[in-house]
Amino acid sequence: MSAKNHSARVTLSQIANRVGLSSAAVSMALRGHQRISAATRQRVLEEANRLGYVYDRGAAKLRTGQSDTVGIIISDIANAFFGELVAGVDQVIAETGKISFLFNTRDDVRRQESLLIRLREQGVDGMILCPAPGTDPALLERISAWGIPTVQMLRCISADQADYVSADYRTGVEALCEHLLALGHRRIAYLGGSHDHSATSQRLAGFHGALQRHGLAPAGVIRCPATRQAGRESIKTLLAAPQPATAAICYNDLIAFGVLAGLRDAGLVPGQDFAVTGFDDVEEAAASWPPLTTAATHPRDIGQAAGRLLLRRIATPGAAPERLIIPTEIIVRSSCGTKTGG
Amino acid sequence: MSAKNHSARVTLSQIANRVGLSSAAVSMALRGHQRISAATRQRVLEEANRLGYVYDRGAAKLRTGQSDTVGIIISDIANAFFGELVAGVDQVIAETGKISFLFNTRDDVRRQESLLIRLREQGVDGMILCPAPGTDPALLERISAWGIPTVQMLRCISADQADYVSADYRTGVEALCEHLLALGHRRIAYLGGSHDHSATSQRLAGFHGALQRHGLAPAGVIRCPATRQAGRESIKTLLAAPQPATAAICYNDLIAFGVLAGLRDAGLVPGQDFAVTGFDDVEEAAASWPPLTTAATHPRDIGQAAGRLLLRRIATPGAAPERLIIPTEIIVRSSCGTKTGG
DNA sequence: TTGACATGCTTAATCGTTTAAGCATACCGT
DNA sequence: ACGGTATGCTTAAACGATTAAGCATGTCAA
Repeated sequence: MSAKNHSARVTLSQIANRVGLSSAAVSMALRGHQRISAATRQRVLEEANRLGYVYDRGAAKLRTGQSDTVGIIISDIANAFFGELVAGVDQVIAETGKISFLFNTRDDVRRQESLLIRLREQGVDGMILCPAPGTDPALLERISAWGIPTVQMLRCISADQADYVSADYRTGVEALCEHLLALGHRRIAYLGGSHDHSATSQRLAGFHGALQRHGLAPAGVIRCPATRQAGRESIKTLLAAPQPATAAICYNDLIAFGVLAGLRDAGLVPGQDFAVTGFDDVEEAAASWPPLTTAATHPRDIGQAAGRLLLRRIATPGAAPERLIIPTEIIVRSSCGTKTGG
Repeated sequence: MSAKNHSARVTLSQIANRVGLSSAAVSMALRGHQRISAATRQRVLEEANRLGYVYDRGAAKLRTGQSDTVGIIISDIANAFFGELVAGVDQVIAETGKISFLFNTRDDVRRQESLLIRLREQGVDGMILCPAPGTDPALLERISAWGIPTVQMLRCISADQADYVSADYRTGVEALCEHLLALGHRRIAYLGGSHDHSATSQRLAGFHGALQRHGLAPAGVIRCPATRQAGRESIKTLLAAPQPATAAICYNDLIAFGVLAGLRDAGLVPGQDFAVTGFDDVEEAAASWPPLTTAATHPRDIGQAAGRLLLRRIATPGAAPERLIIPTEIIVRSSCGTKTGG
């Protein structure tokens, strides 16, 4: 029987018995069906309260096929950036009475896979996915065959097969590059982002594009994990070159912070002897030493857009995939110093 | 009918029809019941695969009363500390075939309330709760009346009414205090933690306790939000005092980072002119400038402990509440410099 | 030969909610 | 007075999985 907590549950029929109605009428009353009189509804509500009725979403879902539930699968909770992102999604989703379940793949494809399967079994109404690096390119087809509305966020496996929302990484990096060029730098390196996904390749495209327009070659490209520690070490490699760079575009703020530390390790003064840019504009960027010049990727806006796109997709599953690129904004602080002699 | 995705779903009966069995037999076969012959099980598994069967957990939960689902409610996803914490919980929970849903209150009691209600409706098997400040002290009684096994994590409303896992904030702060005292500091201030909850009061208790043992009075106590920015501003207030402190114990690493920046703003050299300690030992603590002396609160261990406690509670709901305090570990770096003349 | 027991299934009920279809009763216009 | 329609419910059948109880067989020992 395993009726442990079963026995405790108050059901529609119990309310129905006490107010002398059918359970169907009670269901309608609670949901505000117009065929139920106001007086009856009132009695039902009171009795429901008295008995401590709790809506059983599982049972409802079994009947209706709707769970009012969406899954958000992100790659790294610990990244402060995702906090705002998720808040944005939540905000939009919650307005519709749905709730969002959050999951963390830690950039592990196997974990991602088991989460996806589990979410399918749970019967979520939709998913927002920030795919882990190494994700099978056929994943979107598989998910689409499952019939679960899905939007890709920040990273994209394929923008032709599902909705996609992201920051404008390419243009952001281009703008940072132009900033460095305007300050007189001619030997600029790119640092970080060891995983291969759209968010990495777009940044690199921006970097190479900007340099090419000025007829310059990169002063080094180092791929490393997106961590402070990796940044701290990578900058040393960069400085050891025969003609070292004078500036570095970093994959994100975290790496840039590491670079700042690494420069100090090497006895250099960041922002004076060497220019550094980040990406994301996390809170710390304003308080670091020196304060970091970076590109703000408005995570809350991205989250909201993803939420709205998902709701639209749930409403009209057949529509053509949409692609939404949220602009970034350059924040100039002092980690690049002021005009130098090149 | 709303049979949108309904029509697509493969059910036990469909498998049963194709292999010439009852749906009951198929259910048993899939679950490995010993009364089903190996040959039959094999046929069932193959047909399930062929049809693309997906287990419907909602339906199963309705029948069994078990959802194999637990909720983790934390106060701030964006805090890097919680990433590890959640990973620890996940690890332990996943081993039992359960899955953990993550939710973020953003320290908002109203949001916490609606999440709790929603989780109850979902029928989770248990919850791990990091209560938002201002939580109604009667909440645990209410949850206990609901019959949902719950463990408190990091913050506790009452350790008598539910399991509780936390870092040893009190002893950690005491040890940091002793460290400063040993370095010769006599005017020590405490900085931060504007919310009132157990994790705040325990730290303050440690601070006051250590000073008292040495016959000293605090050189100031400032309560501010646990952010970099607040730390940066608060240190200025502290320095403006007639006999300013020479060292500050900060609520957490974030505030300490702000303090480092604030000291530089004031033209002081942190670690030399003024000593600073943090709490948590987030990744950044090793890479900040100067590297931060702090107390490591092993978040993964805490998460694992919370997960195990929850599993135990689910297994034996009646047992007496347990309280588990995970020791911290002082990490000495250079933000307190070396022995000064006090 | 018979009773006991194991094996391998089936039958039928159940979890709690929703909803199409049906059924009284009241009311209204003509 | 009578057909038509609105009102306010009830009946009954789902949704998909689980499980106690039952029912044929087959096997084996006494």
